[in-house]
Amino acid sequence: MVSAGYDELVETRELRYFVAVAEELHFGRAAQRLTMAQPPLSRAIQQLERRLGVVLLHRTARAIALTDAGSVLLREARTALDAVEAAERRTRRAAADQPGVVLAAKAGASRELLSKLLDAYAAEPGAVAVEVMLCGPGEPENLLHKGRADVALLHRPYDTTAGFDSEDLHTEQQVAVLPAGHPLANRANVSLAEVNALTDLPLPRWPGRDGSYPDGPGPQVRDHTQLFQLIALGLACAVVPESLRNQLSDDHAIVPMPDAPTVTTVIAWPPHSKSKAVAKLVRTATRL
Amino acid sequence: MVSAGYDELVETRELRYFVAVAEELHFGRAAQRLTMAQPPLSRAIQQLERRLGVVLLHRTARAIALTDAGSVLLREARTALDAVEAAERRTRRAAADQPGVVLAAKAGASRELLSKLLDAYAAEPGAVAVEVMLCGPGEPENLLHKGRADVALLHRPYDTTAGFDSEDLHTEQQVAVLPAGHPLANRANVSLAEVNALTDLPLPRWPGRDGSYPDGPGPQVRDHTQLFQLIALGLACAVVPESLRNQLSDDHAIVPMPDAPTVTTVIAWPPHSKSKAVAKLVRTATRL
DNA sequence: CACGACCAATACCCTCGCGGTATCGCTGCC
DNA sequence: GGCAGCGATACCGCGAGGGTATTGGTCGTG
Repeated sequence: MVSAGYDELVETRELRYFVAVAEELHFGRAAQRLTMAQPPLSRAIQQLERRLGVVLLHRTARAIALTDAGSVLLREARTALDAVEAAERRTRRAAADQPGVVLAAKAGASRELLSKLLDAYAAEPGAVAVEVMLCGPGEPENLLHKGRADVALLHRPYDTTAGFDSEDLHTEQQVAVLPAGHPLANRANVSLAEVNALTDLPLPRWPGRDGSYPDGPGPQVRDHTQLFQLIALGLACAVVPESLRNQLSDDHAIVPMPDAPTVTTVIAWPPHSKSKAVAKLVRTATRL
Repeated sequence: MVSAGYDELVETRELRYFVAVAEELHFGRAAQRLTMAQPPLSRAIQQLERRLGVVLLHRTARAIALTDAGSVLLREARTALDAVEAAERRTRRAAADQPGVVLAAKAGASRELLSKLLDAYAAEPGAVAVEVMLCGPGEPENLLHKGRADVALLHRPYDTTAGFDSEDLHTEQQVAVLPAGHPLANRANVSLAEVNALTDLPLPRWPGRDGSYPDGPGPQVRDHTQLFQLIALGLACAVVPESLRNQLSDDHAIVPMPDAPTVTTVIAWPPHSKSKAVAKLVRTATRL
């Protein structure tokens, strides 16, 4: 006999509807996002609750809120929908006649390592085309989950490798980046506490997974180019891996930070990947 | 703005249908398994292929076979369906008024560690009920993937922790288990090669993930009780972690195997688990 | 306190997607 | 050449799922 049957599972449509409602917390807006009318959406959610035998939303006629079970479903439904999307994408890519590999990496990070990796891999016998997908912070995990990428370069502890297979490639110290001429610029080293205490030079705010920025005093940044420009203008400071130093200019000063957590560059891929090309890329990376 | 929309995703129904066909390689039998007629199933698969723009099956009017893209989809669809099933189960369990934790472990393995863990956890303040789910080899990963369990005890390298978060708990040597009185029984130690060479005492065959047994000379076994009985009867030998020695009787002989791979017991849980109870259980386990 | 704005739920209708039965067409095998 | 096996096609009927109109309940507000 073969593997156990999947009977009477929830449909992806229902999960999509629920995610929309749970994110908007508003049937009308959710329906708009789904390009449908509000009543059928209300009914679909009710039906989902009936089928699961679980109350997912607290309705107060004025607003709705997630129940505990509802927030569990929100999280689980997102990963399930990601898995479905990944199945679709990977199948399409497997059928393409030119089976390249998509590598996701944050724009600006690990630039040198990335170029060395690409060169080394290209020199391997039987190497296939590698499409590099540069993206914002927090993105690569998502791309991997959704099957838009086959491998990714991540940076612990900034990124999370949970749910992937991975190999550590490189570990490095972090340094403070300050405007040239700043009082601290000539110090042999600074501590985390000192940098946090610089109210005149706030740390920047990076977008979260959902694209929104946390509250705080610092400027909003999307990538390191922006960040370094703001620092050069004397509007911010930052704590970054030291390998970024070759992207800096004379307007910047660098100070080692012995007590900042080290950053590890890892190469990660979805578990159970059977791609020979990914395996070879990983092997090449670990040998650098 | 919130996370990107999931537009026009494949429905779980279509994935279920495809998995059935891909596993049976026969539309008639697959339809039977799905309790439906064959024609709508054929059409559904055609429609899936059209929507994906990918040929999934080679049809030769006499038999069908998976294309490369088809086998990719088979693998990906299984994990996607597992994720959907997990979403459903975890949501239901989150809504239950008595939120226990389900711990999966292979029957007979790590018996002592398991009982110590349960005792230690039960003594913790705020401990919830732990339901232990004893299962066959290869099962625990599946139970975690499908949301039937919240944590599991696994044994590398027999089990794979790919796709989970995990903590190592204990590493041990393996030993050969032979019938008492066997020529090798009094040796100080034996090698893997020697055990493999015992044609009169074959190694047993364990069921694979799909429940079928590989070909070979050895007897088919489902658990360690069966196995040890067969060994006592002089019908087999085995290589097992040494912590199983207290489940043996006078009819068995144990010989250390220095060159067999060590076995590591790990506690594993689905990534991004937010269960406080699981976290506490893991913490308790690592402190044993 | 009454009126209006807002929002989810209900009522009702209609379309088309999905499943069922009957049949065809192809292929390999006695 | 005839038959058996299997997937594809043709056609039909039903009901799930979506649309419009409306209700009902709950806040703000003058």
